[in-house]
Amino acid sequence: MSEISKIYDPSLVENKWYAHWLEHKFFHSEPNPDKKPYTIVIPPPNVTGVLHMGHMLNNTIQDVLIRRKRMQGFEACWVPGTDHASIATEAKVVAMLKEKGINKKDLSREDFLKYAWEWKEKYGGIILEQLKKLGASCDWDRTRFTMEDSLSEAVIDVFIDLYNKGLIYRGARMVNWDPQGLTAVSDEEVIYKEVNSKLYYIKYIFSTAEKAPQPPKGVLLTPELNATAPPPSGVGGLIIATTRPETIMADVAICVNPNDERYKNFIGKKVLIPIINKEIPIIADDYVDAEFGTGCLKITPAHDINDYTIGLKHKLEVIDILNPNGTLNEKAQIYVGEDRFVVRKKIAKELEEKGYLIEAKDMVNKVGTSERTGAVIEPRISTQWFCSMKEMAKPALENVLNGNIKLHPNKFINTYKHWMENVQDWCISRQLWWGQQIPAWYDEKGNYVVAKTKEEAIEKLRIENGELKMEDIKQDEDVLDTWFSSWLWPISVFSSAPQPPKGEQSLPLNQTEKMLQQHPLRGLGGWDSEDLAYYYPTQDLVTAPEILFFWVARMIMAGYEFKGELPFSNVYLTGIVRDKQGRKMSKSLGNSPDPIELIEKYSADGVRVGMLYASPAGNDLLFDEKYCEQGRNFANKLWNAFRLIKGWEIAPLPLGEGLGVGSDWFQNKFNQKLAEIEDYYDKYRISDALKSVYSLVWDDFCAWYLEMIKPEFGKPIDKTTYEQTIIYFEKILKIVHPFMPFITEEIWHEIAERTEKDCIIVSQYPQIEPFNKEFIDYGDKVLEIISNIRNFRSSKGMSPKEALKLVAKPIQTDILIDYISKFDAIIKKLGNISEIEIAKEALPNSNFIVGSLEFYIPLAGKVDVEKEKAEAQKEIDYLLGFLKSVDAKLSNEKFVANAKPEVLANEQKKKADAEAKLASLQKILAGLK
RNA sequence: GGGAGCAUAGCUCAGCUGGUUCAGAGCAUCUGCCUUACAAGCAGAGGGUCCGCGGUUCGAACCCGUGUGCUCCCA
Repeated sequence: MSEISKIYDPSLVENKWYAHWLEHKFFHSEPNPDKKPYTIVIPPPNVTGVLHMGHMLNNTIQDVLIRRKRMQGFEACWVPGTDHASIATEAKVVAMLKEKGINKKDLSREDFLKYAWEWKEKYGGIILEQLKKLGASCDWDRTRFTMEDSLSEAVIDVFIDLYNKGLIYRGARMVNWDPQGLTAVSDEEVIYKEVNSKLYYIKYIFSTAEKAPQPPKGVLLTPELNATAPPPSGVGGLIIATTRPETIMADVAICVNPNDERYKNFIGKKVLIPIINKEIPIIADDYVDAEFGTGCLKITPAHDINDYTIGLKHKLEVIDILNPNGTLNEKAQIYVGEDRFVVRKKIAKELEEKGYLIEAKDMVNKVGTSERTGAVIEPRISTQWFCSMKEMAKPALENVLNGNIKLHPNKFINTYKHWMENVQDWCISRQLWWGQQIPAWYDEKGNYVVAKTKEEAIEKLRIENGELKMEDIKQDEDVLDTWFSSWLWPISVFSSAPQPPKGEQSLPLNQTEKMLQQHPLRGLGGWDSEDLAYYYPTQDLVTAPEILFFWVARMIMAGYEFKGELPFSNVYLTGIVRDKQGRKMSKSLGNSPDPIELIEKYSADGVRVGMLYASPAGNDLLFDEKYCEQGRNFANKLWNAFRLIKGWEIAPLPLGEGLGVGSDWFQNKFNQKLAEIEDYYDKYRISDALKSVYSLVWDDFCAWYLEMIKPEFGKPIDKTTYEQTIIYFEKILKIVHPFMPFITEEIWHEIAERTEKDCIIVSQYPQIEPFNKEFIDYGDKVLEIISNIRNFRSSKGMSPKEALKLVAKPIQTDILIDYISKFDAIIKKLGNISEIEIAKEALPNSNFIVGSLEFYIPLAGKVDVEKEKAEAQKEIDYLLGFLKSVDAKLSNEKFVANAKPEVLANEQKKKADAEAKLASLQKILAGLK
């Protein structure tokens, strides 16, 4: 035995088995009509990403699910891959070029993409390599990337299809503009932050063309509204409150609430914008909150989403005074070319100097910032492509509400429903180069068509203009939102379009064009591959609640829109990994451990167990390295069970006396626990399943079963018990395997002679067999007796080596007495009991009670009478109190009338048991005098 | 401002349809053990106003109302 280390060393094991699994293609899946498919598509991590704790959790769960199903005989397929992450990747490439002294502006699109592909080949997908360290059993042969040819083709086809259906349109819309990234970002990519700012009160004087109007009689304006303050001296005006004085040049109206008595008489009159003296009307709209600020709202449609809406309603002009980079343009007339925040300070000063600024109050408001660049978002009117969501949202909502697609935990249905009922159209264009270029083509006049190729486009455009030449048309500069690729993921990863040969992905060609050269027009019909037919719909999706709408909802929409079917049946939403203090783990806080270092320290098995142990279903996970330590310890426990069993010498002995009952007990216990574990899996309570596995291994198998059957040191074990133990141990290893793939594979090969292909990863998962609940329950009571014996010894300060005699006496009829004789040898062995006597007479004393039996351990002399009396009295007091509460129930007419019969019967039994125990204890107490 | 969720042991959480001697698990803490598989271990122990208040009920950790505190989503 001594040649096996006392401490399990994962470093020698993990890489070895991962390579072995790969070599034998155990992760690889092909459509197999004899098996049911079980499919998971990975939430594609960003190509620029590195593994963080969230990925660890998420991918551990996926691996647990896929490994179990593989062992259960499903054709298990876990498809890995990455997405191209337009904004993040382009930002990285731009930064990389900058370091080389290259400015993106100086590059052609083609050259830029060449650099981008080079970057992707070199650095992209590190995360997939890291997943291998975790033990992820992905089918790496199926690794996909959202910008590879066939997936890009799917994106373009879908765009064209939706355009033809009228679900994609081009429109001027208010978008969230990132002035640093120079792109529009979606609502979900805007993070609102509280900032300290100022609310500026600015006076707009009445136009000279107007006679200053007066409020109705009896209505008093606030003093400052009396507009007497010079300069411009003596001129009346209205005072507005704004946080953005730099946008006043873009104002097109002043708006008041029509019910606001103070301003009723002003509606329809005109005022002048300070400094530039432009005349604008005073209009009325319910939107205005009379309580906020002064009750007068300046309307700046180009720079505020609400103002934009009001502008549309009142058919007001839109004046955009900002350049894409956030500086003022010539429409502003003043401060042209200066940044908006610089202008804010300068204009406030100028307004003050000229007497227009009445007051500047400090306030806290929320400002949108870009998730990607951190820049303050500018609401901006721009021409973008939109995807209409309302129709697609209908089946996506319906099929979640009716349970065709289940969310785990289902509390997320509320959020989902809320989103889907208030769904907004999706802005799908991004002002970037890295991504699928929008297949829209423009002639010189700005007419456009949507077409898959330039040739097709020119044909369409020539219907209007027969003279058009190839060089006269231009493709839309923008690319599609990355989610517009990801939403097709469960479909597109199974498309049959050929993948480019390895190493060719870095071709410097425009990807869309290159793709089109290679493939004939295939349309959506390209999605009829054998793989797609077999694997789609997939079964389970595991992802973070943060992208429930971004990604999950859209995949569901795409599933119904393009396949007429759901993309997956279950969505498991993991918690967010936080640190001990509950803060979300992030790079900027530096509170996240390096997952790879954790794996090196605690083993992949240990970290996997640690992550799952700490992650209750649907709750966030407060990560602590302690959990990984617990996982590592668990691996060591399993290892030592292996050492023990491996070390036994087998002899052709008869079955150990009475020990067969231990085997029966474990057999039953195992099946009961397995049923519990499987039930947890069915409910997607993975953490609870692990906890049951943990206690099955540690408590039931190691602490009880192995101790029951363990031969005395140096003695051999009988063959039957040994063989049975190996069967149990192998079953246990299989159940542990999804959680701890490496150590279980290692022991699997060490515990018995096996061929290279006979691996636990492809072994058959245990089936639940019937179990005898009575046997388990009474067996557990026997274990309770043993615990009581140990406790007795411990409380008396006696050594476990000192053998004791045990006397049992039934208080009432209890079949536990039969189990005591069945487990006789086990009680003697684990309790170190020399003799068990069933007393007929009343006991001289009682040391503990289990079930309806009382137990006495006679000690030669040395009984602390006072202590025994106190203990007996304590027990009597408790029973009296207990009896009182039971009697209260039973003497309550309403209880007797209303309670279910089994509840009533139970109460009566409780009463009878308690009374008998009480009588016995009182007798003992009397005897102690 | 609108919506959702949570509150149980020092920590993280179970606790199903209200009723089992029902207040539980793991970790942490404490006590005793280097007992030949495992000190990364073994044998034990202590620890709770089930957030407060009110109600429904024969009976409430569980159902209803309300207050407080925290979290998330939307505006």
